[in-house]
Order: sequence, then C-alpha cells, then structure tokens
Amino acid sequence: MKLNNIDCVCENCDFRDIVHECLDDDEIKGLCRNKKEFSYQKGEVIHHEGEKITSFKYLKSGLVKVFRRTNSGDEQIVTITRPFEFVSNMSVFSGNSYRYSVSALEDSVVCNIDPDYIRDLLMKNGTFSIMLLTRIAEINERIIEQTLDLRQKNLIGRIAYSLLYFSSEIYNSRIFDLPVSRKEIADYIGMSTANVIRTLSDFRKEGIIRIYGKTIEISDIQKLEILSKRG
Amino acid sequence: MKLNNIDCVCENCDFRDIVHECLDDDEIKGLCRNKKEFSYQKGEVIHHEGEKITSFKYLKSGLVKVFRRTNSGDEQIVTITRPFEFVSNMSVFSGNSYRYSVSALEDSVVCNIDPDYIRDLLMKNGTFSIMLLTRIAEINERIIEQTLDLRQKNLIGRIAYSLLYFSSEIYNSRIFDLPVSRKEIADYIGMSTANVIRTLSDFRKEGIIRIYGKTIEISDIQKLEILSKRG
DNA sequence: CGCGGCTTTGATGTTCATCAAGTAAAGTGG
DNA sequence: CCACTTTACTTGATGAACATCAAAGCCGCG
Repeated sequence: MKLNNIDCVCENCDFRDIVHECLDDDEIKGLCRNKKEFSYQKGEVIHHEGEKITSFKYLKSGLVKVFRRTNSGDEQIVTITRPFEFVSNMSVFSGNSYRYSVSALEDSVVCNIDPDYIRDLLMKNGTFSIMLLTRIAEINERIIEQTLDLRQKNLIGRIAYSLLYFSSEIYNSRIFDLPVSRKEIADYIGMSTANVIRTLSDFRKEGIIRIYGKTIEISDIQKLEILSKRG
Repeated sequence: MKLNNIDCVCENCDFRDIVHECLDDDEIKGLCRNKKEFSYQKGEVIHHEGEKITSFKYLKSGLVKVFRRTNSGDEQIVTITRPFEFVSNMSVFSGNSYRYSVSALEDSVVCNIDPDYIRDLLMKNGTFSIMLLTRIAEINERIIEQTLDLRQKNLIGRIAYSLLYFSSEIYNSRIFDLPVSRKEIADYIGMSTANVIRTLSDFRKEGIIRIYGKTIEISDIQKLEILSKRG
C-alpha cells in the first residue's frame, strides 16, 4: 500500500462526472481536504473483515474482490467489483466495522474519504443524498441478483455465467486474462476447485473456449450463453 | 387488498419512533397526505416483479415473502421479512419497476408513500437522508448475509438455519406455526421439497424437533445450533 | 536444480434431485 | 354435511451431480 501524495485534484477526478456532479465547487474542495488516495498492488489486502471502519472507500481504478471467511476457514467471495462501484459499499452506514475483507485482484487505486465529511454532505446536500442512496441501492441490488442467479444454476451454468461476466462486464472483450485463480472462481461460485477446472476443460474440449494458462478466449459465445441460461 | 380508510394518524404510527423520529410535525403531516394504507390477506400478492413502481412501501404489520421467478418457472425466495423492514426496499431508487414480487405470508398491513414525497424529504432533510440510507444499507446487508450463510451450508445446515431463523428472528419462541409450506422452505433454501420434508422428519426422529402439521416445536435448540453452524 | 504452489485428471463415494406411489388435509359443489 | 377434487405432505428407490482424495504435471522462484 502506498499513499499517493498528489495535489488535490478532485476537480479533475474521473468520478466527478459520475458521483460528484451534484457537488458544488466548495464541496469538491472540502472533499479534497478530507480524502486520501492509496495505491495497492495486485494481491494486497485493502482491509480485513471486522476491522474498525475508518474511511468511506471507493475504487478509482483496478479490480478488487470482496470476500469473507466461512466457519470452516474457506474464502467465500461476495463479489468481484470494478471502479465506479464503491468498495466499502454499505458497512459504513450500517455498522462500525467492515463486514467483508477486500483485496486487489489487479493494481488498484482507492480513494479514502472521511465518513464524517460524507455525513456532512448528506446533511446539507439533498441531491447528493439521493445520488448516494441510489448508487448504494444499485450496488447492493447487483450483488443480490448475481447471488440469486448463481444459486439457481448448476456447475456448468455457473462457470458459463462467470466467464460471460468477466468477458462482458469486466473486460468488455472476447479474450481476457483471468484476474483470479481457479480456486477463486470456485470460492466465487461455491463449488470445488477440481470441478471448476474439469468444467473449463470440458468447455475447451467442446470448442467453446480456448485456454492459455490464465488467458481465456471465448470462441463460441452463443453456446456459452445457452449453457449459462439453461444451467 | 383493501384500502384502510382511516383518518390521518401518522403522528401515532408505531413507525414514528423508529423511522420518522427525524421528521418534524409539518413533515409528518405531509407524509400523512401522501400515504395510503392497505391491508392484505394471507396469500395475497402485494406487487409483481416487473410492475411499474408506484409507491415506496413498508410493512406495518404481518409477514411477507420477497421472491422472483426463475428461468425454469420455479419460485426463488429472496427473503422473508418482518415489519420495520421496508418492503419495496431498494428498487424505488434504482429502477422504475419492482425487481421482485412480494406476497403476504400472514395478514399484513402495508403503508404506501408517494415516492416523490420521499424525494422531497431527502432533498430538504439531511437527518432523514442518513436514516434512510442507513436502513436501506442494513436491510440489504441482511439479505446478502443470509444468502451467503445459506450458500455455504448443506441441506441439514440450511434446514437448521431456517428453523432457527423463524424461531429467533420472526416469532421469538421455541414453538411456532410455520408461515410457509414445505415447498416454500425449499424455494427459500434452494433445495428440493422432498428433501426438506425428509430432513424435517430426520430431525423429528432424532428428537430435535416436534412436528404437528405446520406447528414446529424445537426440543433441542443446542443440537439445532450445532447442525446449523457445522452444516 | 529442486522446492512449493497452482493446475490437471481419474477414481471413488456422498449428497442431493428426481421419480413414483401413497397418505393426509383442505377446499368445492351438490 | 358428505362425496369429490385438489393440493400439500410423506417416504422409498434410483440415478445424476458434485465433493473429495490421490497422483502426477507444470511453472515460477530462490
């Protein structure tokens, strides 16, 4: 982890268009004074579940996994999330410790904002409140929907769904480098590592995908979509 | 469904202590003018997924199930929820149609508020914004946590978890009438009806519970907790 | 070069869904 | 109120889906 000691540039932040559009110049300046930006390398932990909440965090760039540890000690991945979706999504306002661990799947930049400043903004800026409420609702909705989708599918459907998720939601490309290990896919879809690998091999044998180590190329996207829906 | 044509009594509403405490008298009166209260009988549908959002709804009394229909036509139950947890939880601010169907498991009373009025309140009352944000976050958190909990358990663990949920979260009693059919439990935990029944029978044979039709009595709560945790 | 972690594949056993057949309970119409 | 119909529940038998175990290959790294 490394503190990015850059001058205050919230005015130019990519997020301004999306999240801060409802803030005036003074509020943006206040935001600048109450934020710190950190860089994390692939694999680094951003925070652990159970740690006291110190910041309202959002992901500026990179890719992270949100996860927790089960009773039996395994990892359970809640979601894999891109920039423009808050990292410390909800816990900030519904508890005093982070509910899930978060770690970087790719080199990532996280902006940490003082929760008290967010509270100030909520108190005085109604437009900001509605925006934040809407975004948090959407992020939660997506997590719930993903989980429900996965739950109703069998092994084949889950793998197909995950590949399509990486391809269309994360990388926007038919060919991409998996940001996760086979075991992490297993932790995400709730199946065993061996069966994840087996199913990927089956897809390869049937000509649906090509595998070069971590690189996946989807050759037959229609078939994959059918398997995802039916499974 | 029946419109409760009662005089405006928001001032005396049970919710005032919990949700409306941050509203002043004028705002409460405004709320009264912009709300309608409906009663639903056990089994009635409150709204269907996909219907246009007309109201911000919350449950005043009773018990409801939130569910959707899967590709294969089965019901998938998202959550079973009590009063003081909003019914139309999140969709209101993140879309223009209800994402899930909701129906009454017991006779229920639902308060429908004009979403525009909620928006007005959010615009001008910061305390209300923070309260609503916090509550919506908490409700979503709970759904996500329940789903993750269930996902990591096997059949026995899921049944035990559900029974403990009804006992401790809903009815606060060791003995209670199941508000759902065996099939609905199956839809909730994502397993087959036959196996739900079989597992309940097993629990009965082992002396963990007693079954009188829809009435369940938990005889050995420690054992049930062990099964829930380990499963 | 050798060690450890990730990946792969096959063999085996467990868990769970499905099918079928029967019983109890709850509506429904005469 | 009773016969009839329908729906919910129950149990056993079977097979499919999936986890687990084990052994071997691969790859990066000291």
